Amino acid sequence: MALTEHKKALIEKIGIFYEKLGMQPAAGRIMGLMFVADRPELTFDEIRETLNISKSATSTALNLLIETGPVEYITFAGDRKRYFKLKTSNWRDSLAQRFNNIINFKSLLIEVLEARSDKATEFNSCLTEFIDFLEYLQHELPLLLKKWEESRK
Amino acid sequence: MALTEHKKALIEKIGIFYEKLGMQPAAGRIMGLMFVADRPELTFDEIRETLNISKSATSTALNLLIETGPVEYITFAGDRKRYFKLKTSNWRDSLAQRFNNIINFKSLLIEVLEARSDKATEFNSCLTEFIDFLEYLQHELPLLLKKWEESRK
DNA sequence: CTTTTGGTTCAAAATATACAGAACTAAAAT
DNA sequence: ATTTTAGTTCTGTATATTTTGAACCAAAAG
Repeated sequence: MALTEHKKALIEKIGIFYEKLGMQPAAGRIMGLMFVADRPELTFDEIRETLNISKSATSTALNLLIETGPVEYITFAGDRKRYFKLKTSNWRDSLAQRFNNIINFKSLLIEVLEARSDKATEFNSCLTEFIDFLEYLQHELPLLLKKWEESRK
Repeated sequence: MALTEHKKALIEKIGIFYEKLGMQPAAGRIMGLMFVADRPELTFDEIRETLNISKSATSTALNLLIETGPVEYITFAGDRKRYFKLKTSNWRDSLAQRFNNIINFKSLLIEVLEARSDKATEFNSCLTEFIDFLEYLQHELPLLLKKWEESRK
């Protein structure tokens, strides 16, 4: 696939973004490619060739992306190839997961608070405050999504 | 420092949480220790001995934690030691930073949208929708914190 | 002025991760 | 029946990360 320099650069930037989320570079670049590719469904070999990665790396990365959620594939009768595509519609879920990662720290903080002596009042009240806000977020974030959905009808 | 098995386990769990955020294991464990330690200020050697890490690893990790924000140290006149402690009060900032990481993806998505042909209508409208919600979040999240602050007065 | 304390810095070892290349497989095409 | 396609899986290697240990340093203590 022919890509402009600009798109290649975007792929790298998106790749780095996903690397920072703990993804391997190749998988991050695949995400990048899927975002910028004009056709939304790409074959194994298109991905491999465009990104210059080996078959094995392509295979491993695609399967990882499928397992962890952001990618799926579709097939067509009489065509053995898989057509890989972003589950773009999935952004609600992936966002929710990222927020949950943040909010889940709450349970560790609660364990901490239970395990701590209550000598360090200042510290403990800071902890309580933090836990409290995470609790609030846990409740309010889903409402925020609903409010947004409402607002755009 | 003598720690119960339970606290040791908590340190590891907190360590893993921070590892997932891209921190090195030793630094993550230091965070864990600082959360569970009864005394909120710990010396270099207390940290080193309790966690069984080398001086160099301790030094590097502590400096990293200081640079990136979550830790600070205080000193006392006539005492050469530094007393390292969590900037617990800092949770607002660190939360804000984590939310910004999520929201900043918006700028990449905007670049993507500009670079894309408008053939893939479905895909593009999904992108637009996502960008839109990130925009909404960017505006609403700070308000959520304010609302929470109000509610607890 | 020598030793101790509270670290820092550097080189090297240990470990973990990511990737390539080759061998393999099952289904389809020739 | 052989070849091609569309991958998968299994080493091995390259690379990056993390940690240690040892040397070093400046300030304070003896």
